[in-house]
Amino acid sequence: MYDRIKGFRDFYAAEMGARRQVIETVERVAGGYGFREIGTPALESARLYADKSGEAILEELYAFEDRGGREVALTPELTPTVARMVVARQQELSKPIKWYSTRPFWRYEQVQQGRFREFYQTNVDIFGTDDPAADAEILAVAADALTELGLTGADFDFRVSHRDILGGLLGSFDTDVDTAAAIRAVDKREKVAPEEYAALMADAGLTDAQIDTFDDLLATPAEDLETLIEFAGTDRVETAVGNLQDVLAAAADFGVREYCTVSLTTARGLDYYTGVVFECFDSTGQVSRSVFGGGRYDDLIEGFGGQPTPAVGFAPGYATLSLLCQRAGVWPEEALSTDYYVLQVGQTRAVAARIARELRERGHVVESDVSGRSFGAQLDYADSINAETVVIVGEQDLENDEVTLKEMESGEQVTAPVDEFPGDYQRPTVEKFTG
RNA sequence: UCCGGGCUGGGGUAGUGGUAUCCUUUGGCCUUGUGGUGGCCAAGACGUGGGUUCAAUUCCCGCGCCCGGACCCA
Repeated sequence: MYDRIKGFRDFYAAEMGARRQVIETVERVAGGYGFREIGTPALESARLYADKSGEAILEELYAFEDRGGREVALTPELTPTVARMVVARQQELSKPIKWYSTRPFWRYEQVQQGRFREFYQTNVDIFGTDDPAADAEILAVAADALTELGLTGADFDFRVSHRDILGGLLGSFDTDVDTAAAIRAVDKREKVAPEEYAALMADAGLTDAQIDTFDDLLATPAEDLETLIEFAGTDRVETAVGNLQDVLAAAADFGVREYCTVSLTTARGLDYYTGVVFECFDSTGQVSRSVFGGGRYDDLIEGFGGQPTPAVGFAPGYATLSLLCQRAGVWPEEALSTDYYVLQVGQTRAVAARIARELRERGHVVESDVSGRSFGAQLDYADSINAETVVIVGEQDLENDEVTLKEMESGEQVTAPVDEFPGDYQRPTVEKFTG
């Protein structure tokens, strides 16, 4: 026996069916908003990541030299790839560019609940517009996808913040503040002890009094955001607050405002976010980590050598999303489903095959015996694959030019003329041949 | 990298210093014409290396793997 590679997973048929349903739901919602599917490579130049995030990032990648001497890496995320794609055809692509893609990614990380070394996510991004409606559309796609999955506002919460509000407030203090360090500290605030948080903020250059002041500011509710403008007195904060308010107003028009809570402590760890950021959390807190996140990253495309191109997106990962769905009881049932099993008794393969073929032409999932099994064993098998209807093609029935239809759940059965089966019916059932 | 917990047939378990219980599963059979309830037969396990011992699945040590968590999360 060989073991699986740590952090990689097998999905057997029943579970895969459930995953497929969930992924298709998310993609259908994105597609409904006009996001178009793109396909991307599993390997990129390792430099794509090292240049953006530093050489240390290579330690967390599946990176190696290929036979041609190229330093390559299995893609740990999609953003650099789509940035590269946008830059490559910047002139010819009509704006806004709206793309989605569901794919595996790979990171050499420590495996924990909801986190693996190979993981699937759907990236949904808009490039080429900084209009608040684009930010709100991303929130709308995310919320619609979750509600389509059967989740409700009682199940999840989008904590919405704005990078420039935090940065602007920090920048408005008289002292010299390491903004990036302070934002990282804020992101950790709920996870660490109060003293530790204070120490981190102090390291970032804030005085005790400033830390207290800042805490009060962070608690500002959505309806009082104006007070932040007054406090800072800078254009930067005024613009940021105005932008956040515009996004929330658009979200209201799109019918998803109710899922959003302003939470200025939500900072996300990602350095490249520039504007609105949000993270989806389990409202009950049973899924302890963030389910997924998203936000605006207006500088990234330029950083990859393109024209300045604003961008906003989100990326649900299916490891955490399935945890949320399971917690909420909306994860699809993990069971096979089969429309018809065509059972053969004796030398009836030709007729059975014809019937199976015609049922398949009507779009059904149809199985028939390929093991030479006995009648009882075939019924057993049909039961094990959850066949709804069994079509018994037996020598006895055929002598009367008939087949028998059996509905597995109720056990009811009826005979039907073999020449008229499946006939004109799209979905022939026991009921349709009764009486 | 660090900190916990755990490894007994495919899955779930019981138990023991003298190689193992039960449930389930898988395959076959019980007339190749009635399954999801029965009966019979079969398959299938003590993670790994070393130590102690007459004897180790059991006790001790290392390693491996699994599950959590910390760090990290582009």
